[in-house]
Amino acid sequence: MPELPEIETIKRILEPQLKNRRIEKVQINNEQVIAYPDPNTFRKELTHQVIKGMRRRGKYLIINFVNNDRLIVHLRMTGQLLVTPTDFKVEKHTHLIADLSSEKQIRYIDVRRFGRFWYLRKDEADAIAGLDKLGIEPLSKNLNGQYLMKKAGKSRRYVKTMLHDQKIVAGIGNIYSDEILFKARLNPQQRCNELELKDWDNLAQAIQFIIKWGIDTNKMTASEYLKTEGKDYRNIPNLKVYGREGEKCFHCGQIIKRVVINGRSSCYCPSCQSLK
DNA sequence: CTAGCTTCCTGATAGC
DNA sequence: TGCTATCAGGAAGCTA
Repeated sequence: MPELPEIETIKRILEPQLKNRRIEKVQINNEQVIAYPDPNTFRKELTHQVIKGMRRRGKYLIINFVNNDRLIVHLRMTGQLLVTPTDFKVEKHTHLIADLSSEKQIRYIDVRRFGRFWYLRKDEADAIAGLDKLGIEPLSKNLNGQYLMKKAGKSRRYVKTMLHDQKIVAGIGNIYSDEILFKARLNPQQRCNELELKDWDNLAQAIQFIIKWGIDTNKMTASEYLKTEGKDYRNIPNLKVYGREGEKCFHCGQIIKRVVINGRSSCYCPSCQSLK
């Protein structure tokens, strides 16, 4: 559920709390969330690392250490990464706790356990975590109509599905893809090979607008984030089409429709987003 | 190679 | 009330 704007929000909230902190102890409650290396090595390597900084790439969070090793996290559907006081209530689905210098802890909570951690030493490749496969960042200046057309212009897949392809543009999920298509006035079931360069230009601009908007409207403080335990950082109240089936389009008043595209529910305005 | 389907999981909710 | 079915949707892995 967290998509790029939410991950960016989490990064901005957590980085100041983690910077220069040392990991004193690592407790793994559920080995399933450790993707690489084996849990025992993971725990040993992570213990005593000093955090240099944090960054985001697509929907991944990357914690960099002073020795240039790094910890990579993907929250997938329901992962919550928190920095808590040591005495903070331990949630049922807490799979990892790392004690920090300063009476604080990093906690990983994940109801559905789809999220994953990778610990990579400085000589180990990003490819282990799949980071090498990611396409460009949506806010990169390299994102334009030409780029999208080159990557997907000959494909018959639905434009909605293409937006979810992390190899093309990294960080878009099911919520923001609906919002992007509404902004671009494109039907989610439009085939990529039916679009012209001007449509691709339009879509590229919509991606940048919506992702920027998502980051801007997602602002919250560290204490708000902790209070909601990282569950409520979604933009739901501000969304224009996602989850609004049966309600009126804010633009034209038509009733918002919902279709299932490759197993993903997609809301759109049939009038504003008619097929070409 | 591409594109679509299945799988991993639990909790919330709908329907009977 | 309590049971079962359905849905949520990121991305790897599989299939045609």
